[in-house]
This record gives sequence, structure tokens and C-alpha cells, in this order.
Amino acid sequence: MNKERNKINSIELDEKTRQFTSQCREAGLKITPQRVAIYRELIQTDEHPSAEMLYEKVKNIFPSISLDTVNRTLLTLNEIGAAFTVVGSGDAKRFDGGLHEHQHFRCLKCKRIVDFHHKPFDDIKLPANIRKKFKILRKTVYLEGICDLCI
Amino acid sequence: MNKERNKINSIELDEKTRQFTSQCREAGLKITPQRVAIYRELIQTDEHPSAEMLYEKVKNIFPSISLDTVNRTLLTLNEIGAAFTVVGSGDAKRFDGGLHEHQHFRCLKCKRIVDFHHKPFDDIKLPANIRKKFKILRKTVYLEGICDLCI
DNA sequence: CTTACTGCAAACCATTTGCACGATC
DNA sequence: GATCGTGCAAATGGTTTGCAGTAAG
Repeated sequence: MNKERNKINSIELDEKTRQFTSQCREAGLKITPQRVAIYRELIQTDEHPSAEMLYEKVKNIFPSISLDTVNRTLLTLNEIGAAFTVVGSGDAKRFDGGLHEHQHFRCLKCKRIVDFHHKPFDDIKLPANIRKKFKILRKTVYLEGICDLCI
Repeated sequence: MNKERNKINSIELDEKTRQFTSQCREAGLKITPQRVAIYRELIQTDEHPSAEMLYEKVKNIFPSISLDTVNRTLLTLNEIGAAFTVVGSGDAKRFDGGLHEHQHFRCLKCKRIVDFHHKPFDDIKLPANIRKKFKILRKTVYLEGICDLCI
């Protein structure tokens, strides 16, 4: 759980940046300094920033950047697969009466949430250090993708 | 994936309602018809409704109910454990450069997201019917609870 | 020179808060 | 009768949209 565990060094950072710019070119996207800066800030942190958090960081480099640009850029990165959204769909909360043990699949297009139940997932074993460190209230296997109706 | 699979019959519904009211009493909560109606609507559906969706349903029973009441009630149900918010809904988006394979723990209090990596979780096998039906873009093991700093 | 990106402002959606009235215990 | 819950209205937080100006290819 070392905070620095996933920090990348400057060589990796440059390498990743190069990969990113060619990924943009392939996707027909322009290489703007803002876009690059947002990407670089994103991959330099472990804290799974929100758009707002990244905005604060990138402002140190581009004081005039707007939060909207960060939001739009992150959307774009998501589309080309250069970034992922971790949790928090940005959509409304969805509730569950919790009657039956089950897992969820969420369609990224129509936002539908589909239950499925795969018994082995009910009792996946957590590593001891996690169980010791945190009070785990819920654990689940969570899938995202495109559902049969949206393909 | 039968849509009716988890529908409960009226006997189970009444039983659950009884359990719910005593749960409220134990928690020192008043038994209001709105509260009960919201709970009953929630456990009668499979579709993981948002507050808005439940609001529309409960309005058929209490035409004068407000969306705020539904929101507040769901919060309350969540607190006493009579309902859960489906993982990944609500809250602002959080991003990840996706450099390393890892899993997430999210603190319900401070919203901190902590990475952990448990190798066995990297290659959990999805059931075939899921893999066939949906285009799975991401799968993860996701934990929620209270983190060491918040206990 | 064309197209895409940025920055700003306004709009939008879901959720939260403050307050007065009403219902439950 | 005291306290908690409800309904309404206003406020907030996050995200999205429209548009004009600017920069990348």
C-alpha cells in the first residue's frame, strides 16, 4: 500500500507520452499541449483524480485552462482507451434492495444495469492485509461494457 | 438473465416488509407510509432504480410525495442497511491512467480510493453466458467500506 | 486554410439543505 | 406533546452544451 508504489519515473513518463501522442494521431486527434499535460498528470498519480483534481494540477502548467477542457479531454481519453473511469459514473445513484446475492454488469451506452449471479464470485477471498487495514462492508465483481441491446 | 428471475411473491413481500418495519423500530425510525412504500417498490424491482425512477412508481400510491423524500428515504435505508447503492453510481467520475492492473477499495466516508493488487483477481473467469451476451470492456473486483484513516 | 480544440457562459441534472407544517410515537 | 419525517423551494456540485476565437495539421 505504498503511496509511491505506482509512481512512474521520467523515462517511463516520456515513453508513455510518446505512445499517447501516436495514439492520438492514429485516432485523428490533434496533439495539443493541454491534452498532453492532462494525460501526463493523470498517469503520474495514484489517487484516481476527478476532473476537478486534475484541473487543479494542470492549472500549474496552464493557468488559463478551463475545467471544461479537462472534462472533455478525459472523455476523449476514455474513448480512445488512454484512460478509464474507475468508479463514479457521474450519473444518478442506483439502488438495490439487496435481496439476493448477485453481481452487476453496467452498459456504458444505455446505462442499464444487469444482474448476474456467478456463485464463485460470492466468496472470493480477500488478501489478509486488506482485511486487516480496512473495514470491508461490501465486495463485488463489477463488469462494464456494451450490452446485447446496444451492440 | 430472465427479467422476472428475482421477482418476489406477495408472501415474501409481506415478510420482507415486516422485517423492514422492525428494523426501522430498532433503529429508532418512524414507520411512515411513504417509507414503507418506497421500500416495497425498491424490493419489487430488478432494475436498480434511481431515486427518480422510484419516485415515479411511488407517486402512483402517494401522488403528493416529493422526490426529496424518496432521496432522503433511500439515504436512510442505506444507513440502516435495508438498501444499497449500486457500485459505481452517484459521485463524480474518477479517472485512472490504467498503467498497472489493480483493484480498488473505496472509503464510503472520505471517498478516498485506494488501489490494491491481488494477483488472483487479475484473471477471475467470467461465466460463458456473460461473455457471450455482452461485450465486456472492463472487469474488476471492487471493495467498499471504511478506510484506516476514517475508523 | 480547414478542422478540431479551447475557454467562457449558460444550461442541465441529481442531490442537498433550510424551513415550516404535519404525522408518528 | 415532543420529535422526526415530509414537502417545498432554493442552493450546490458535477457535467454538458453552444458559441466564438484560436491553434494544429
